[in-house]
Amino acid sequence: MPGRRNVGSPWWHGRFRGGGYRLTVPRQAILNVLSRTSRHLSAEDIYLEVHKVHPHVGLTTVYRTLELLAEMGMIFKFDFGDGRARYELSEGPKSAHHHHLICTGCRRVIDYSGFMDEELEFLKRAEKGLAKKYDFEIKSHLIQFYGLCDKCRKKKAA
Amino acid sequence: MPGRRNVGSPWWHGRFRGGGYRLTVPRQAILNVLSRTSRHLSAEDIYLEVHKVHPHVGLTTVYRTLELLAEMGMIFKFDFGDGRARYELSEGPKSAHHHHLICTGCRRVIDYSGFMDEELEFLKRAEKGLAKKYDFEIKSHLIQFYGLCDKCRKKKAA
DNA sequence: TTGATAATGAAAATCGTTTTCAATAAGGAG
DNA sequence: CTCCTTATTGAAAACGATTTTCATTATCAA
Repeated sequence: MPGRRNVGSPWWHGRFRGGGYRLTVPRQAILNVLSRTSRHLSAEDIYLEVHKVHPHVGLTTVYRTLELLAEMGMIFKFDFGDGRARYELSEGPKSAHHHHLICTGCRRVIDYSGFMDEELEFLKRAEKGLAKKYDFEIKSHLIQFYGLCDKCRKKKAA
Repeated sequence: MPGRRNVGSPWWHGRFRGGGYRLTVPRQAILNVLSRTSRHLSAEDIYLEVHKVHPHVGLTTVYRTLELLAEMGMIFKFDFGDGRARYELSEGPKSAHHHHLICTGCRRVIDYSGFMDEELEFLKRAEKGLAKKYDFEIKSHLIQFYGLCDKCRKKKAA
């Protein structure tokens, strides 16, 4: 198959070799799913999506891979309060640094990425201060806003 | 028992009457536990603590009460990533507005309440902007920092 | 091509949390 | 103070997301 040597070998391949990990079919499939969506997928969402192409891949492997990817820093794991974890690619073409607005009415999650200047300013100061005050090295942060989206606000008013 | 009329009747009593809720022994016990600690208690922690004084109070009731208190806004529910929810009184004598530093090494959680000026500034702008941009009414926010505490950093270096 | 071993899948186990349902108790009415 | 309505409770069972077990398979360095 000339010219196909690199099919299925995108930007993340090098990451695995480094850690002594193997780049397997299920792992590639899971990364593919994550890199193609901007939704906030649960393990089962990912499993179902992978299952369309690779019916033999089990849910267990999805969980294991997600754990590994999170450890490697390639994905983020979120808790939006509905009892199941959600996953997002932490880098790559599609993903920009962002946070989440969570509607407590309908559980809808809105990504937002504005106000990053203010945020950066705040974080820079906070992280520096915290590092000194508590001798704590900050690696990452989580910011989430809770409230009511337009629809739920109207529903409540009615 | 003269003089004991108000024992077990602290500041939160009024809150229940208003909502049509009953102020029961288990609820008081749970609130007492929460108001006496500055730790981040899980449902089971609270259950065990309540159990010392009221052995008949069940874990189910603890969960139900915590859910109610969270709904009423009297407590906050946190997820520090260890698979069990943690609870904190949201107001009262002991509690000031604060956030959490979570050590990903040993799972220790440090409260911090400094840098609130910067935070307030950031939040004010963010909330105003988000409200306008997404027609979203922000009710609350969650900020958590992840990293390594001094001990885990030293352990890692060794 | 081969071998060591990392990775996998199916099923069972785990474990925090929720539901069920009959029994109990809070607190307003009388 | 007593009675009555019904919110609340406790024990046990159910639930559901995630993890573990263990025998089998597949990756990839030599």
